[in-house]
Amino acid sequence: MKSSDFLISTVKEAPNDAKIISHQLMIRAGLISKLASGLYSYLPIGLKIIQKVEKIIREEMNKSMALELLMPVAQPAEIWQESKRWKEYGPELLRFQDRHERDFCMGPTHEEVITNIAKQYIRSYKQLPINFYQIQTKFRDEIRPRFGVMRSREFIMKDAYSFHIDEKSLGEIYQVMHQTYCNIFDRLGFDYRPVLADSGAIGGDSSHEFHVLAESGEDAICFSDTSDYAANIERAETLPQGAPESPKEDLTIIETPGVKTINDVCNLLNVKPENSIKTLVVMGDNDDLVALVLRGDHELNEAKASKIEGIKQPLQMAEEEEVVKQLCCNFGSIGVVNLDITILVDYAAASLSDFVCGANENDKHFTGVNWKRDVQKMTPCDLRNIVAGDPSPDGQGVIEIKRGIEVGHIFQLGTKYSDSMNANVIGEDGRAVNMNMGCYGIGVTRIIAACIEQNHDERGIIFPRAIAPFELVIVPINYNKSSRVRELADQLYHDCQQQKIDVLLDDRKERPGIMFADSELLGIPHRLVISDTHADNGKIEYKSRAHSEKDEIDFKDAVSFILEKLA
RNA sequence: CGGGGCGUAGCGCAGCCUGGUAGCGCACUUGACUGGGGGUCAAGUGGUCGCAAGUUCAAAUCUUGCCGUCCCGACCA
Repeated sequence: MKSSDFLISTVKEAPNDAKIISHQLMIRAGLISKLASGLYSYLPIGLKIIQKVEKIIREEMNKSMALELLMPVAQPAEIWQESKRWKEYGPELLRFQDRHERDFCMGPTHEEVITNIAKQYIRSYKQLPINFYQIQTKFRDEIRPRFGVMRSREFIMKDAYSFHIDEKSLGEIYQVMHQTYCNIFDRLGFDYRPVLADSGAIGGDSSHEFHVLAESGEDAICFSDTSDYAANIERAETLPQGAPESPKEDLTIIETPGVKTINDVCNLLNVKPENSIKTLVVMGDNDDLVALVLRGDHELNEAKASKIEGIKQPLQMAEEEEVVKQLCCNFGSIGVVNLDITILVDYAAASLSDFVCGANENDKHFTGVNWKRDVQKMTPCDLRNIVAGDPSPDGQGVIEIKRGIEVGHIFQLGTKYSDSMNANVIGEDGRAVNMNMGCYGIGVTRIIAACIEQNHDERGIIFPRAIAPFELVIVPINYNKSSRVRELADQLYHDCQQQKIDVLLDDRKERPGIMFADSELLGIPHRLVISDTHADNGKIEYKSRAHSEKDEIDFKDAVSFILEKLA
């Protein structure tokens, strides 16, 4: 490709609304163009990158024996009503009507459509297992699109859905997909981790997320420093801690006027938050109140809380009015002494002694509180987010926390959709069985942003060869004036094309500085520079995007030199 | 959904407080010089100042409403 035949749409300044580096660089390098909040066009150079990502995904998926198909973006309400998700999915599902006033939605995912297909065409256990995939545009009406294509409303996803006669077969394909995903992310050159994940609203038992490690990641992931345990923070369990020490202090009530937050209390009483507790009140199954007790410095994990028996789902914090009515004090003064509702205590809080808590009376707190002596009825459980320094849930080592960008997610769905949509096959024994399902997603467009987050410097993107928009750029100095340079550049360009190198010849009438800056902003891995000086001595200059030093090589060896670099 | 910011040329911004000819830098066009790191000079093109209503002789500027967009928050009692 010659620059003059292409669109090199680089700009010096990124728009003000691009806050993270990948978003800024994608705009500056001219990969994407924003149309509206969360909606981006992919310019020719951006599309080239997408196509390279898709190629890797296709090759690895095909290797795993998955079958590619393509399903519609617009989906009729009926199948969503059948799976019950027309009601469950909420406002992220973009709904609209056609001219006949029939309800439709833009597909945020395709479980319903694929189950509908499987129902029609898979009738016997002999056809199983089978795994379908597509690379398709999805639409999720995100509450807050941000960070460019990292969290956009319209995006491209590779999604796969497998069907099985039983859980064992599902488990096998799940492992195959796990490996396939590792292969894909290896080829993309990512620093990534598969982590145990919460299976969330889609349901199901086993689930892994694949995270690219990056400071700007929206998810927190925890690792053991000794074993290979890794989990999303939503999902990581915390372990029971030692029994509390025996009481040393007496239960004492203290005036704390106007003090509401844990920080206020601790400052006033000169106590560390680690030695205080906070009491959150949520709604129980029967609209009763349930107290959730955490150490002052810990955070509630809502996913964990909502799974506990007796707690209303989804988790709902109590209204302050209701608390005042039933407990006779405001939020900030709730405590565990003489609290006559169900009390669930996080393991860490349960191992405290002589701690501080609210007195269930406005503007008063207790000090020297102790379980057993002062609080008789309570149940210890796992309620909080794990924090750095906690023991690893697998019993080996200590937890560290890093941030990650979720680029892949694999689920075992079980029979959730085949039950509700009645997708069954005739088994070996002649009886109908609802199929087990797995689903496996990769965010194609998010991969590009994640890649840039992980591979950039002050000059721009440093694409790995696998998805770089071009493998090589030829920068001729004075292409339009020096016939020698032009001839050499054209010859080199031609030879590279012969060798199937994805090469860009920068034949624009630009000054060298601009051509260098653009090639670096775009992140093209290899660069050859031709000038009159080189023409005189039969040399050419090579520079790798990833390294700062330049090499002089013989012009006649240039193509084989590049081929070697690309090998 | 709550709070806040912003909306003026393709991009980045000034002008608004104190109403009176719409500006700067980058980019773009033409020409000259230049030619190994976003070069110089000259001459240009490009704007219903987000939309609507109001106040006024006069509104980018003041008022109201709406729209868009971004940030923070939506357990931390």
